[in-house]
Amino acid sequence: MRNLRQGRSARVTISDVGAAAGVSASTVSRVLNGTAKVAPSLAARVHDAVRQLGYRPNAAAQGLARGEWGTIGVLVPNLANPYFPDVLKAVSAVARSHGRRVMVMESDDDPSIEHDLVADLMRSCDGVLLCSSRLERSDLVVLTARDHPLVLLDRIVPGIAAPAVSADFFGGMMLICGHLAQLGHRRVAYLSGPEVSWANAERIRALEAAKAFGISVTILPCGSTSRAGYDAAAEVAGTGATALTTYNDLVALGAVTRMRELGVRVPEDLSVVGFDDIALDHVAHTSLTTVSVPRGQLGRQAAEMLEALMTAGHDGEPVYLPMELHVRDSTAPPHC
Amino acid sequence: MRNLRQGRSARVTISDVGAAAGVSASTVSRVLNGTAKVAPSLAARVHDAVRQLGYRPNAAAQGLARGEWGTIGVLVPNLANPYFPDVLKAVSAVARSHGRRVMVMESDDDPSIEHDLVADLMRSCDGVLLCSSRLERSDLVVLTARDHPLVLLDRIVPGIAAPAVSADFFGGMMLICGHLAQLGHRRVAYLSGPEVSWANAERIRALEAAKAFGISVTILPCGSTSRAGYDAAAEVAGTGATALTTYNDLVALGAVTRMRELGVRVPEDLSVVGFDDIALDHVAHTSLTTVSVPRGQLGRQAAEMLEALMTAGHDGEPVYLPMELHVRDSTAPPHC
DNA sequence: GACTTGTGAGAAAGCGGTTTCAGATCGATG
DNA sequence: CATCGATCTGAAACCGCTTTCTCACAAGTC
Repeated sequence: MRNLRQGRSARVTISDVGAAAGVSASTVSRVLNGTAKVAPSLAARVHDAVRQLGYRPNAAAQGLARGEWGTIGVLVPNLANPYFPDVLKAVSAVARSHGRRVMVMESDDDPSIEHDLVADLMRSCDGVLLCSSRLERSDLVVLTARDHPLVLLDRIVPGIAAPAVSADFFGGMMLICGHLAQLGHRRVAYLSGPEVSWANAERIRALEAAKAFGISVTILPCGSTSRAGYDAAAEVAGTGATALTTYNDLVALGAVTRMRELGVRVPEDLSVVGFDDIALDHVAHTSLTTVSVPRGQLGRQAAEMLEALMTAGHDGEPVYLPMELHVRDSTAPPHC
Repeated sequence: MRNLRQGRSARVTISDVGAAAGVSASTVSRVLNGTAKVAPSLAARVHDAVRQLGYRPNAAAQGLARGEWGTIGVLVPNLANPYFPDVLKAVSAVARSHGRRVMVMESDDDPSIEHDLVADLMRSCDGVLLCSSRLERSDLVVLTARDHPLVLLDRIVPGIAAPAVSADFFGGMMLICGHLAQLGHRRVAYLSGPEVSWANAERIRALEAAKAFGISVTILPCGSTSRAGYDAAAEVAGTGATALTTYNDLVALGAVTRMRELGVRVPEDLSVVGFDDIALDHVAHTSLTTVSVPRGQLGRQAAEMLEALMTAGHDGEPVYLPMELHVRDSTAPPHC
């Protein structure tokens, strides 16, 4: 009943090609994969047959026989954040250059399904790249214990046997604090990202270290979207802060919007700093002071690490990519 | 040499589970899939063994045996356009509800690799969803001839044997023209999207039909990104247009940015209209007049069409989803 | 001319599951 | 008590491809 869509019956297999070309299936395989020398005349016959029959190898069968899928999987929390497309493009490029496809999955910011998604990816990919995941450490331990090639991107977990590449969030936030301190800010608020996020914890760690600059910080729960920034911004007034730092640019932009509505001028009344430097070229209302990491390089490096892990089992130290400060129009010395 | 990563050797198979539970592999399969009644005691033993050994079925083997992958593939031109994440979320939700994973691929706006990407997806997915593709018609004919379940999203091609769902771009642009005409605009410029894009052609078709409203249109080549809009916007002045329509919101926002820099006020000196209503909540500098289609519904409907196609082979008429006009702050009557 | 070598191609054995088919067990029935 | 039927389980075939193993044949040596 199922598969009546002629599907199975009409599907042309490698034996069909062999029959048509008057050779065995093995020979067809050899020709197609170039794994052994075959007489040029046979090869030509095979290629003709392939063309005529429109043969396309079955990926599952190949995967099964070869023991690999030719695919890497990437899990991202949210495709709507412009951060990830940039990373993905780089990852895809690397993967393609190694003859692999990329399978992208999104958890829609829901850590509770991430475990399953990763498990799924592991079942059908040669390796997986986990982006900025909010998975609990315990889940991560379980997953890495499967000893399936896995690379963490933008998350570094001590004691986890998986290579990792990350932007140096701590360093990035330190740059921001240094900038603010230099401008003369003393009281700073932080619109915090997702609670369980390591990336967020790193930022907070830096904010605490920034006490050395004479800065005191108030942390306000927020989130990772512009909507969250917009909503949480109203709380900032109560803190007496002269500068606002945020989990990312989206949050910052949302906050600026709200501030405007509240009659708070940026940067005159309040300096606002973003994070990530997502390219909203010519779209965003504000030219944000922010920090950036080369996302292309980040993705590329992670993908290459994964590739190395899959082929050689090489497994190096976590890599931190330095962030860079971009001073633009949303920060200024505190007035009064 | 390869696979020394204990990989193959250590991988636990269904027979291992059977051995551990003291039953045959067939029984394990039946227990796991619930395809037949098995004695509860055996079932329990099997489940225990699965847990203890950490067994996970091999996706390729299942795919091969069952004749299906449990996966649908989606090709989008560019993940950086916020339009697609919205669609993807809906598609994922539908797919998950049918027990399928979603594999996303991006062509990075390069039509020349789309053919290969689709072919790849077909080899490893039960069905594929082609979003707003710029594939040439001839490529599309070849691909659909493979009679592999395929649904077109945001592209309708007469004579192609593939179901399709699309926003009614023609109708959307008509709404825009009606709005502009009503405001009193007579000369309109259009920042055109990708040349080969059907979606773009539909918009242009509507612009031409809008002559009936007494509107004359100048078409300027542009593209689909804010950067393109920014770059092309300078040309608008030469056309004498009092209103500017665009391929999408990103282009429109880019154009507005440029206009500001050129000292052209929006909407006083020039009305600008977007397309798509992408949710850049609290981020964009301008509240654009634009048209929208419910992207969630679009994705959902396409995914369900694909599902129907895969299971039943049902194959209906192309579906057009109506667009809606949102009049906001970027349009006004022409002055002078 | 018999004996290695070397080369190219076919047969067959997996890869790890699912599913058909046939057999075993057991209770119920005439 | 023998038979029938219903239920559950295992053996084996199969999904489509890769790869090893084996063999046939041709060329090269003494």
